[in-house]
Amino acid sequence: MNLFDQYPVSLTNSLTGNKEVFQSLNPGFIGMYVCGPTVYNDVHLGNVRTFLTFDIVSRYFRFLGYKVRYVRNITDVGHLENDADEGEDKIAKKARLEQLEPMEVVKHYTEGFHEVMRQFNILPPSIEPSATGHIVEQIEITKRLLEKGFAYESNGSVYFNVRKYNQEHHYGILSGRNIEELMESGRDLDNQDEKRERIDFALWKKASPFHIMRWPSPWGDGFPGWHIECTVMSTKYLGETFDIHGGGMDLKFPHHECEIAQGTGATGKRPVNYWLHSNMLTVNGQKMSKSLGNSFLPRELFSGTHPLLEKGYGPMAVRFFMLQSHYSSTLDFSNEALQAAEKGYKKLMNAFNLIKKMESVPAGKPMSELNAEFKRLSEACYLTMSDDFNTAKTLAVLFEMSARINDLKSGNINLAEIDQPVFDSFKQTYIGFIEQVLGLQEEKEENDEVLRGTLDLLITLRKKARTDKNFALSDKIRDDLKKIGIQINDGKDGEMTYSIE
RNA sequence: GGUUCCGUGGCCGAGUGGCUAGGCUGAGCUCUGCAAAAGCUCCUACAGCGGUUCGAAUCCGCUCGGAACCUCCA
Repeated sequence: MNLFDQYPVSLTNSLTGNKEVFQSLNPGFIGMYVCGPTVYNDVHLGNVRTFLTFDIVSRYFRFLGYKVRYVRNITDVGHLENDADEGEDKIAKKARLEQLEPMEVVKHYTEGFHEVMRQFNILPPSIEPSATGHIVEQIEITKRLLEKGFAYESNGSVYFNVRKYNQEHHYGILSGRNIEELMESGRDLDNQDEKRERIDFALWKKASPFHIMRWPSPWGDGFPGWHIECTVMSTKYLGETFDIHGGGMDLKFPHHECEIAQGTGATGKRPVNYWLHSNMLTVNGQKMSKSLGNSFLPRELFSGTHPLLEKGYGPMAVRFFMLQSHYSSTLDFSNEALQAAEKGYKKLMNAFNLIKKMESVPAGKPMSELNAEFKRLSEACYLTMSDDFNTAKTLAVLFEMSARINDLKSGNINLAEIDQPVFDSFKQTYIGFIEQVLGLQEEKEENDEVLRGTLDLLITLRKKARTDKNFALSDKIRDDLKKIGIQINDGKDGEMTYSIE
């Protein structure tokens, strides 16, 4: 039996607002699309949270045995400074300010984005298409929407006709918005405007003579609108209807609403079965965002140079911190919370290292109670993750498991009291969930041969001192090492381990 | 104003009708030459008011407070 049949996943579908049991379109396969970054700027921690959320989603689905095609785009054209289809293109603006070719800007920030993803151990998607690589397709779908009457041309630009669309379909289905109110709100259109309604949005924008990012089209030189790229790239690689579409909560309206309208308008089919939205990272209760100026850059976090931080934190401690809350809740970012997370993370990894070295032994006298507990814990990992990817609950289970691992280590319980298959599955589950599902790994420690050799020598000396009952010397070695951030721990049989701060 | 959501113990943060979340902090105990680590125990909460129910942090209503979206942001 497949793991995904054994532990069916339920998830909160933003389209219905309900938690639903997930069922893939093609048994055993999942198509997932996530809105990637607009590469005109450095990614901050808020962005990281979203990509982490969907990293977990894809990791867990794969862990359960699904074959996942995960598409995450790079927006490198068409994202204007505001959504009234006015203002400069973000990439073009940055290029102008920096006196660079737009594609230089794109390249630079794409590289930076990838670097950050690697640091946080966020796996790359299966396909990472870019908007500029799909201009032809975007023109094609725009033509199709024109043919179907869901779009109109105006002065070299093409706009989506929301009013017309809403006569046959439901615009606002995702965000719960009322189209009448949407049409009334906002300022009135003046004669200069190309759009018929405020809520109509651009599929294609005419390029001014000075606009450097431009492509020929049936309507003259121009560039694509922001929303259309996602419709094109998702359907091209995943089909006209696919399983999961994800993104940050702030993209729900208008971006995802427009995607639904475009896809439905073009194909007559509903483009996505399950919409998943991750919530915001906040600082003092307020959304972390570039425009509010409260955003943290990953490098400021690692180095601890941000004014709000007392010290630096490793990417894995931060990853752990984010996993302690559910993706659908806001998560507040603070120095204290990070410190607590760092300690918890270390505790979990300590047990991780211990169990990796443990081997099951034939059960001498199986204790049914212990067996039952070990079984229950292993199974609980799957149940909590299958419950809407509840990483917080899963971590709670893993902490319980780590307590049992420490019990085994310290001899509070005996390995021989647990049936071999039960322990093997326990071990496999603990390691699998930490490493593969949650993507936690050891922080890269200085793997300095010289340092390790020196420490081994000091440990040998300290062991000698202890057997000689020269406690003054053994304490000095330990205390002095502690001062420079190295903790010596004495084990049961005189063996010693160390950890570096 | 409209749409959506939240308010949990010293802090962070799960939990959506009955059963211990968990992490961090603090106190104590065990282990230890002494520490550290680890294990155990304790400090035990659901913004306020009313209602439904045998029973509510969990459902409903109101009040207060906060947030996101409706303008660019994951």
